[in-house]
Amino acid sequence: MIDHTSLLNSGAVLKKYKRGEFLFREGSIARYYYQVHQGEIKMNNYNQEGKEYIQGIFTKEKSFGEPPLFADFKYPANAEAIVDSEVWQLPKEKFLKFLEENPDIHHKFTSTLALRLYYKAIMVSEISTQEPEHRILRILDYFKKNSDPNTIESNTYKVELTRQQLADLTGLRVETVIRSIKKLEQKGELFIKDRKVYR
Amino acid sequence: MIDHTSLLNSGAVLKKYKRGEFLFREGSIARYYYQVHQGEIKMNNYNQEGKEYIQGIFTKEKSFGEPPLFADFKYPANAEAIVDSEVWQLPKEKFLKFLEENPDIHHKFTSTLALRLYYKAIMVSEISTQEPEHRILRILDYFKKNSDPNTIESNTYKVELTRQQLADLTGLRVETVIRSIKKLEQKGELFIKDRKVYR
DNA sequence: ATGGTTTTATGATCTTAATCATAAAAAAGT
DNA sequence: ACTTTTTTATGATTAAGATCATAAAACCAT
Repeated sequence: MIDHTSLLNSGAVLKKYKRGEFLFREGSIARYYYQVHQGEIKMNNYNQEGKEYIQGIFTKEKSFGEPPLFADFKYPANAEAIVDSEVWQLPKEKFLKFLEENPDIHHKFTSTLALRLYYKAIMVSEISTQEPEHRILRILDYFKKNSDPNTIESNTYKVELTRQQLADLTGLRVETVIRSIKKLEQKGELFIKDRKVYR
Repeated sequence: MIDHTSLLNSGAVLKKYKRGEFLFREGSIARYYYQVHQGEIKMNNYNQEGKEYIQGIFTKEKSFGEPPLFADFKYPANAEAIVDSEVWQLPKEKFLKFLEENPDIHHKFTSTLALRLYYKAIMVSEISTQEPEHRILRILDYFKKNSDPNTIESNTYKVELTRQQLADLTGLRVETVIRSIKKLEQKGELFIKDRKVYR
């Protein structure tokens, strides 16, 4: 989202996180702007029984956790490294100062927020009114749409998400996802090769 | 959100809608900024079987449906009048021009977006991992928090939502909401007087 | 006042996804 | 190479909330 030179000039530092490590926790105060440099970060919630809901997965150059920097509230979810990762960290004040000096980038962030709101509106409606197969297709199409176009061969997108991750993104259980995917394959909505899902 | 004088100066008009009338439909292109003047507007989705999900309810002076004005996508939900209402309507271009000329208000919209994202993140996680009673309390507390402080007597908030609306906001069925509310009353989490819920 | 609509209410039954149990294949770590 | 962990897989059972049916109370319109 913000180029490396600008990040460095503004005072950002590159932090390393091990797989499974938390960058911040639900309920804590937002002090930094974060942007993935290497690896994968997920934002998630756990309920009392430990069931996970994944709010989003962020890869190379994607920023996350900005909303509480724009308004006064605490993180609604955790940020956790899915794999060993490197993440740019820029203090809140410096981030906001940078945006003031770069209105064009400020606009980009506004439209990113709007787009994320769009995605959340769709997912919450899906989860509350649609059945498993429908929900799974939505997520697959969302990830397909947001994937690197170069990785899509002959209009076929290879899903790099595990069945468990699909479950945690759709509010389903892993067994339900496995069974639904099989049904979707029978219906011709996707296909499976070497256990990988293609859509 | 935007004061009446500014709205009029920018070229907004006041439109009337009857109860049940749609202001716009899911999938259509956003051409206007909307702000409630009188009445109540809900944004919602219907699935194939007609089951409704209410994304949000907007009252006096609240704006809605702005996200697609900031990025390039179509409405993810409908806007429908809950009661006879009057709504300010300002063409997209004039709205964006107004924001450019008023950076302070632009900031307000950004933080409104951020806050709405916060609410959606909480609701989607609730709906996918929490049980009925928990979800209902969340919604009640959200509406309590966003209610006019003058209407709260001795820290007790009177819920003006119907059981059906609570159901459509939480992805539950009306019977489940009715039964859950009764249980919550037994547990002392809320009380019912003349069929109205107080929290 | 009266008839129609909406809202709240409650019991009975059903259905779907969750849960539980178990295991094999694949991937990762030492 | 071998052990451990993760991921995918499948069958059996359960439970929670949805669905169905019905009705009374409250509200609204004329």
